[in-house]
Amino acid sequence: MPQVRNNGLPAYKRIQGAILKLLEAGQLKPGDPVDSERELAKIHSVSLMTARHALAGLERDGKVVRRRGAGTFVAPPKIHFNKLMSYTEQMSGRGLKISSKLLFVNVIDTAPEIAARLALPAASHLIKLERLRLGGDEPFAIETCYLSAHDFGGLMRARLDRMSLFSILEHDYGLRIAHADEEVDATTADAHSARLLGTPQGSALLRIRQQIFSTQGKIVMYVLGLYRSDRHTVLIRRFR
Amino acid sequence: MPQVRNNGLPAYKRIQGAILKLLEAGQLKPGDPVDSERELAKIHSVSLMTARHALAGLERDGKVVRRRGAGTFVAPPKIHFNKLMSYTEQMSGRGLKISSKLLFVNVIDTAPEIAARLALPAASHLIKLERLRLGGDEPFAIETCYLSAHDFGGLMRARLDRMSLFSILEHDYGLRIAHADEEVDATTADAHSARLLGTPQGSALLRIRQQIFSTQGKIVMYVLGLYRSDRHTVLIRRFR
DNA sequence: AAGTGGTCTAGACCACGGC
DNA sequence: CCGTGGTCTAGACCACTTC
Repeated sequence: MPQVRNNGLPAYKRIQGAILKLLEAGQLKPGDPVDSERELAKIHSVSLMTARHALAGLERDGKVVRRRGAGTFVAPPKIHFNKLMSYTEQMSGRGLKISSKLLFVNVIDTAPEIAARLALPAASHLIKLERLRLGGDEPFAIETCYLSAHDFGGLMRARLDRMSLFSILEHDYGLRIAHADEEVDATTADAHSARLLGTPQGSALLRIRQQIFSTQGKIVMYVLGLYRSDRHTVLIRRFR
Repeated sequence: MPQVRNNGLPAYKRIQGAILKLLEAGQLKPGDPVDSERELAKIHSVSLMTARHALAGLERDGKVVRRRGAGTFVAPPKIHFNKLMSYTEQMSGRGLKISSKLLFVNVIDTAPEIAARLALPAASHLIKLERLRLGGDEPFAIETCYLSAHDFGGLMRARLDRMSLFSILEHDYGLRIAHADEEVDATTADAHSARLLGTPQGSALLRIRQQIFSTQGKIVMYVLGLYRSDRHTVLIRRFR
């Protein structure tokens, strides 16, 4: 008998969803065995290959670990290496109370180098958004974001001081963020930065330049961040 | 008819190997179409599912791109993001002539913090290896490596000034390097570093601490690197 | 319309792990 | 030994892209 369209969702995704639901509900903890291929095949009335396909996908995403002869198990808690997170997301999860102070927001049109970073024509109108990031009561970082004013004009009226920029982009503009290419180097604090960050002039700062890409491959934002080195380190996992 | 053991190699790996051979030989360029699933199945006398499995593996590794209704194509030239490379490997590929100057090599046993980074007992004997890295004729970086003296005693007699440390570990000790966890922050040059690197005291340096893991999950080396910020930036790709 | 990848079946044998 | 994942068959229909 040919496959039956239950609801337009492929069977293997349905199976994955069922397992993911158990994971998120905490009913399955790291190390716990997941239903075997044969069990899943019976439970969901699919063939073995389809159940296998479902588990293979979950393994590729690091959700489960499969051990020949033993079974399939919930993967150990994944350390979030090389994960793109907004400042807000990074800090929640730590006990730090985070806040932002809007330093500057306006439209500029004479920043050809920035426009180039966004893959836009040199004279494009850009939203420039400069924020001081604080953790606890101490300043951590200065972040300057640039976006196309044409595409994101409404941003100027958003609750930028209260909402995460990421969530505004994802919810109000319906775009999904895929990845960021970052350039990290070191610099020293000039008088302006030092005053804002409350550090001595000449102290070490991490400088991170980010191009943030949507799932369509478009560069939606360029961010230049200056981070107090005594409060910030970048973690990377590199593979051979 | 049940599967036939051609040589102990699974059929899907044999197919992958055949395609990879064409890629490496340059007979297939980025964008070129690869044999379709059905063609591969015929050519290699396997079922469609097996040919599919082969292509799925190559896609997971980023070697090919599959487009429904269109075909399977050689993936565009991969930019080596988040790839762990030795200094030697990073620089070859750029026109820079690279060299190293051995500053210090000895066994130490009073570096409990370093030993901890290597997951060794506090008083372990460690090989400490300090090198100045040069590109062209200019100093780029100071790299200090630490390894277990017990496991890698023979290193002291190796051609450290001529051979890549990575290749010594991989060839002489037969261990495969899997990944590195890195901590990146910024600091300023003290008198000693400034003199070695030929920069003013107080200039910005990138500091990178690496724990290098073997495929067995053991930490084989800890590296502390200080990089001239005007000559070095770290590139990362982060995913959402 | 022809060809492609995506999904799926209902079985099979093999190699490995734990008991 | 039994159950597990790993590999594989010989087909099928669907959704999509290209022409």
